[in-house]
Amino acid sequence: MSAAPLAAAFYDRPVLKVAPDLLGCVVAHGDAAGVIVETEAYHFSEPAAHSFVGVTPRTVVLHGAPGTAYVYRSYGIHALLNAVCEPEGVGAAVLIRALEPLRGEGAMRARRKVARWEDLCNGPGKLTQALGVDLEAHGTSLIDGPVRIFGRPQRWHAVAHVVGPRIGITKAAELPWRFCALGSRCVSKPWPPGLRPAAAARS
DNA sequence: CATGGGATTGACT
DNA sequence: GTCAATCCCATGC
Repeated sequence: MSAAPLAAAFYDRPVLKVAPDLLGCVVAHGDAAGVIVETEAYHFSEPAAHSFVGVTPRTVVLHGAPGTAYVYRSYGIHALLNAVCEPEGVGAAVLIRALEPLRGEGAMRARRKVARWEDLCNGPGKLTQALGVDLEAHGTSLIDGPVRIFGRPQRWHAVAHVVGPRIGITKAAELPWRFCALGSRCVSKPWPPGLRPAAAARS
């Protein structure tokens, strides 16, 4: 499998290209790691993005260097993990919405008390809890910081994906900027049209 | 200084 | 299907 984290040049591209390219890549924090199976793109030009309001103390990281982690708290409870994209100053990011557990499943289960494997990381707030990522990771590098993203392992090399509308937002909800890996049981609901979990898929 | 909203989740009817 | 929990911070007075 790929040994080196994705380089800054990977993130320094249009966010609509980076988001699907991140599917199948590996997020690692401590001893836990998972394969990305769902992402969403956000860009300063549309009102659902936090960077839409411009540079504030809250969003300064979003407008920072590509390859930086943007972590924020949602609804006062959940930490959501994003990867800053495009050249510095633009204000674009990819939200990591779901993972498939790869390593450290025992640590994940210790942090999340759920029975089913596919429930460990099938949501943006769930995967941060499972990996043990919190606001301390905000603003750190995804290349040499505590949270890193690696290239696709062999079995995910040619992962296919489907596109759908983003989830849980009230503005610009119609944009088809959500990307889900085909063949994973760990994509969060609701599944976009055309996606079936692997367990129910026909060969 | 007060207010309100949010890229969610899990528990409950 | 509905609804509350609970933190950060932008905005407005």
